[in-house]
Formats: sequence, structure tokens, C-alpha cells
Amino acid sequence: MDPKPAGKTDRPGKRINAKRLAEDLDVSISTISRAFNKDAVIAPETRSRILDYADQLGYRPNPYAQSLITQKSRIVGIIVSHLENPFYPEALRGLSEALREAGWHLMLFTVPSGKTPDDILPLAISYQPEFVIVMAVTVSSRAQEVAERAGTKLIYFNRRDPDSSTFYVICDNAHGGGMIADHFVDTGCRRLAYIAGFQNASTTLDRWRGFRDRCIERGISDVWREEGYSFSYEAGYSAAMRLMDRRPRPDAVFCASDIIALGCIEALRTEFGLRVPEDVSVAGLDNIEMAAWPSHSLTTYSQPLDRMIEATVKLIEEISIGAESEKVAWQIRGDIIVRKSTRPMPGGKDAVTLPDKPS
Amino acid sequence: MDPKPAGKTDRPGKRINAKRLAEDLDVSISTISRAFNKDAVIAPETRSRILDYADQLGYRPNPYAQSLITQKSRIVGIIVSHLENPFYPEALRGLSEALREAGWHLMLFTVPSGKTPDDILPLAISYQPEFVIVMAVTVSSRAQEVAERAGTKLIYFNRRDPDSSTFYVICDNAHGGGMIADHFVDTGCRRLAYIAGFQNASTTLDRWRGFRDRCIERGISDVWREEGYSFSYEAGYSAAMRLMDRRPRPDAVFCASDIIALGCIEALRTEFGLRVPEDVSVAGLDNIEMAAWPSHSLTTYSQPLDRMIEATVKLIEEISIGAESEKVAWQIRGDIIVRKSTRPMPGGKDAVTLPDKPS
DNA sequence: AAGCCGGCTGCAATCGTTTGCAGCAATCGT
DNA sequence: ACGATTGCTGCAAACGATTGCAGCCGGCTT
Repeated sequence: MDPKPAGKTDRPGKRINAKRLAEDLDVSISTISRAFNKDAVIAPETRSRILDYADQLGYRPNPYAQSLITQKSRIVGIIVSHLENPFYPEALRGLSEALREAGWHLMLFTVPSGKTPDDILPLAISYQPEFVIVMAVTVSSRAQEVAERAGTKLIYFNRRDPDSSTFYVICDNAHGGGMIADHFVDTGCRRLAYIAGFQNASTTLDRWRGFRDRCIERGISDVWREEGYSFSYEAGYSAAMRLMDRRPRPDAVFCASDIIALGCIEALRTEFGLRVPEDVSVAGLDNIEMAAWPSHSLTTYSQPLDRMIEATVKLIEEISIGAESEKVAWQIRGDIIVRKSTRPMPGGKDAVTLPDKPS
Repeated sequence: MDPKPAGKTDRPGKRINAKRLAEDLDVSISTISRAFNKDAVIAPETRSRILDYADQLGYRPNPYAQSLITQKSRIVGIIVSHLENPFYPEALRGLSEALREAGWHLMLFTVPSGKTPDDILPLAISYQPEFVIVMAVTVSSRAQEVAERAGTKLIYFNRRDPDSSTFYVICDNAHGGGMIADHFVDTGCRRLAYIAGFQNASTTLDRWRGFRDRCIERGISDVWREEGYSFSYEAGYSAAMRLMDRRPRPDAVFCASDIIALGCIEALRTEFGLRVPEDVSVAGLDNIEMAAWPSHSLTTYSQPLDRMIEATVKLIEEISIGAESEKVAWQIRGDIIVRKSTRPMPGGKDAVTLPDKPS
């Protein structure tokens, strides 16, 4: 049943290519190619004959030759700056799976601590991916230009760029800040504070804006703001220490991210002996998996990660088939998740309450 | 100063290639190529002339054409199955940086929950990386064969395969188990228990073996073992619940990983009202960043991540230049890190004590 | 002055595909 | 029965680099 079973010896070192298949099956290389190309004209039985034999030999078209000739790589690069913030591994994993399902390959670039995403971008585009997703909070506007020159499309994830017209996908951070503010006020807190992340990050800004504006709407005009300078546990810890040296002390703290919130809570407990939420309510934003752990049970606003990922992949697909997507920006709403790090509602009625993870 | 500034118009849609440079600079394509090849014969001034102009135009050699002709891709694939275990993002990040510095590109493949690394492997090798690093605990021995057929070398990270002769890099897990056992016994614990991870993982096995053997050496012949079935917070939580239903209760628990330990501690506290370490000592293994957080302050055995990464890159480099590395397996020792989740030493003398992170 | 050598450079084949175009047999319409 | 159409296949030119080999030119030896 094997085509040309004898006569042709298995040239050992040689990787099997289309030519080999073509010779063995007495067809041309073109036909081999067409067998693998979904919508090419080819007789059905020829195709299956080729596919079967290819399978037997373990043949797959060489992706480099394909990329070379078609000028498409089906590679998307991804630049990640802060994998130590658990939000990013979660996002990375989701993106990785969704892109894989859509037939894309993911090339990962992490940003070492001394450098910025801008430093890494040239490297990322050197492999000529069709897209580069930037999952980082600090990128210069020049990045867009650099990428363009290399023929690579840039997509910001969890970050927007007010100046340029780069594609971006984010959650509705201002809405999140507003919801937390409402929750604080509804539960009787009056001395509200915010712990910021990176100072110029759009996420830091939008969350602050949404939070403060709603506070003012609700009649609270003085809102503390403490800089955290980064989105990390340590940042939350030390910012909380500075914050609690003020008088009067706040009775509710909104942290620019969950991981900041966890550091903040820890500082309140170990450094000041404060109880959460009895003495101080603390809320975050992201809804990372750890937030649901009983030891933290963090009230937070969830980033709609699934829908953000969906939007990203959709964006990529559309641009890729040349549909120059009319929608450049996606901003998606999340939900507030009330847990036990904030005071309970006076009447006992909760907005949305999710159970903790294990139990 | 620009070569051929007039006459040649910038063909717009066209990506610049070696031919373009060659024409503009009145040299051959070969010479362009040689300018970029570190150890090719070329006149120094010609090279710098080319490099300067290339820089001006933003030209870089097309990696696909390079891969095609040289049969080398300088890509290493990495298969990661459990990004939710913080050990893996940390490892991923370190590997990513080290490989980048060594001039490799990293292609990321995550394993969706329903699937095994074996399911993903064919996809990973379809882009013909030169190496695939498997950072996953469960891989069949057939994987080696599949990779070989595609001309890709497999490297296991944090996993060994007793059957096959696949390259692997791990820490000395048995040593880790032994150190923890010693620490438990030294601090007066006598009813020792182990919470396992994935049942057939080499890490689960080796840590258990090292722990139990040392316990026996130290005169403790009965050691509890509770299955966790996976390396996760939830696994630790529920295993601890089953463990604490036994009588008498253990007074020290060694968990197969830090994340398991954190879940375990949480269960001890919230479900049984037990104090750690007063009632029960708990230790993990990995030394993830979170272990140093004051709220956890977890005693653990550190995986020597830096040296493991170094070894991995070294392995790759050696094999890559054809030095068929004589050293197939790397097993590297870590250190015990004593924190506050285990009872203090009777005399107050500690083996190694690291301070907690913030403070 | 003839021959050699060494340092550079160019020629041309090659890697493994894709794809427009042409060709060819079989079927169709009239 | 004959030209037109249809359905499939093969030819050959790309894509953008690398590299063995040959050639050229100037300086050195003898």
C-alpha cells in the first residue's frame, strides 16, 4: 500500500520535504502544496492520498519557507514587563490559548528590570511577527512608529495611549474606580484613600479618576492619594505605611491593583495592628486568583479577562485578513466582587457577592 | 553623504532587503550578508559602511530566509502546563531573559487544562524550534521520540525522566526533602506528614523519598502521606483537611511545593483553628517570592533557579554548536530557608535564616 | 620581470515553499 | 462533431538570505 515502498531508501539525515513527497507519489511539488492549502483547487482523492502519506512520514510544510514566500508569519510577539504581578501570568495564559486556537504562534519577550518595553521592541520585531501585543504599562509613543516601519502592528493590552491611534484593549478602569467608591460610601466609609501604581500608567490614572470623581459626586471632596510607584506587593506595603502615618487615618483604601492591595493589607495588620475590614476597608482591582483565597478574601473589581482576550484575538484576525478593523479601541466593563476585606453593607444586602474559592 | 541619495526612490510598500542595500552601496548581496556575519571575511571599512547604512534604513536580515538556508532557527519552544503555580512564571521569566541574552527567541506554548503536554508537543515542533523546553510535570516517554523525528531536542526543566535519556535540569529534590525532615526533627516535631503533588511526578516522588528516608534515619519510622493530586493552593487546602481528620494529628507537614503549603496553612487556620507554627509546623519547597511575604513567612527549600537556568542555557548552547554535551543531566542543590512557619530551633540557633521581604 | 600569495569580493546554487499561468483531458452545449 | 468549458495538474519564477568556489588586484619574493 505504501507508495514506492522499495527503491527509495530513507535518506537519513535529510528532513523530508515536499519534493520527497512529490517524487514518491508521482505528483508535482505544487500539488503537494495545494493539498495543504485549505482553499486551493485539487482533486479530493489526490489530496487525501497526499495527506495520508504525509501523515505517515510525519511531514509538515516548512514554516520558514512558507513565511518567506507568503510574507506572513502567523507569529504574534508579546512583550510582558511584570510577570511578578499575578495578573500577567493569568492574562498570558489566556492569550496564549486563544491565539493558539486561532492558529497563531506566540513569541514571548520579557522586559528585564533595568529596561523598558521600548528597549525590547526592536528585538521583538526582528523576527517579523505580524503583531506585537504589549502587556506593559509604560511604553513611549515612539514605539508605534518603530513597529510601523518594520511592518508590524502594535496592540496594547491593559493600557491605552491617548496620543497615538494604536489599537488597544482595556477594561473600563474608571468604571471600576467608581464602583469601588460607591461601595465604600455605601458601607459607611468616609475617609477614603487611593494607592496609585506606576505614576504615568493609564491604568493608574483612569482608576484614580473614576474613583475620585465618584467620591466627589457622593459628597466626599477630600480623597487621599498615596503614590505606590509600581504595581507590586512591596509597593502596596510601603505605601500603606506612609498612608497610615497621616492623621486622621483613612477608613477605606482603594488600591490600584490587587497585588498592591495584598501588600497594603499586610502592612496594616503587621505594622499597625489594624483589622481589615473592621478598622479599614481595603479593595483592589483585577480579581486575580489569589484574591479569592480565604486568607485574603479581597473585595475587588474584576477585569473581564476573557472578553478582553476575545477582543484581542478578534482584532488580530480582522486586521490580518485586511479588514482594517473600524474598531480601534476596546474598553470592556467588569464587575465589582464583594468579599470580606471591606465592611459589610449596613442592611446586609450585597451588590454582588461571590463565594471564596475553596470551601 | 547618503549613498545614491537621488535617483532611487523609496519604493514604499516594499520591505528593504539585502538586494536593495547591495544596489545602493554598489556591492554584491554576498557582501551584505558577510557584513552581518560575525566571522566572515570582509574588509572592515566595507562592513562598517554597510552596517551604518543598514542602520539608517532600519534593515535587518530576514530571519526566515536565514532559517531556511542555514537550517537553524535559533528558536526554542517552551511548553508550560501550570502557570498558576507562581514558580513557573518566575522560571519562565528567568529563562526568557537568559535565552534572549544568548540570542535565542522563545516561543511559548501553554497547556490547556483538558490536555497534556504531549498533546501540545506536535504543535510546538511544527515551527521547527531547535529545542523544546518542557516545564511540566507530566510527559510521556514517547515525547522524546516525537521530537527526535522532527529534529528537535527536548529538555526537561524541573522534571526528570528515569526511563529515557532526555536532557534534564532539576534541583536536588531528595536533598530538599531531607533538609526539611532534619529541620522538623531538630525543632522537636515527631509526628511528620507529607502532602504530595501530582502522583507520578518525579518531583513528588523525589521529595517524598528524601523526606521519608531522612525521617527513618532520624528514628521516625511512621510518616503520614496525603495525596494532593496537583501542585496548587486548592490541593493543599483540601489535602490538609483530610490530613487533619486523622488521629493523632501530625505536628509538622512538609508540602511538595510552596503553593501547596500556603493552601495547607490556610486550611489549618480557618478550618481547624490551628496556629502555625505553634500547633503545626509547615514547610514547602520552591521558595517562590510569596513565601517571603510576612503573612506567609514560609519555611522552605529554595530551588536554585538561577543556576538551573544557567545550566539550561549552557546545555542548549553546547548542543547547538555540536558539542553533544557529555553532561545529560543537571541536578543542583538548593538551600533550606527557615522562616516563621516552622517552630524555632530549641537553642535559638537557626540553620539559615533569611529576613522577610519588606521591612 | 615573472610568479605567488593573501585579502576581498562576486557568481551562482541552494533552502522549501506558494502561486499565476499555461496545458491538457474529459465533459458539455448546440 | 466540434469548439467551449470545466477541473485538475505542472512549470517556473519568486521570497531573501548563505556559502563554496573562483577570480581579481596589489605587494612581495627571487
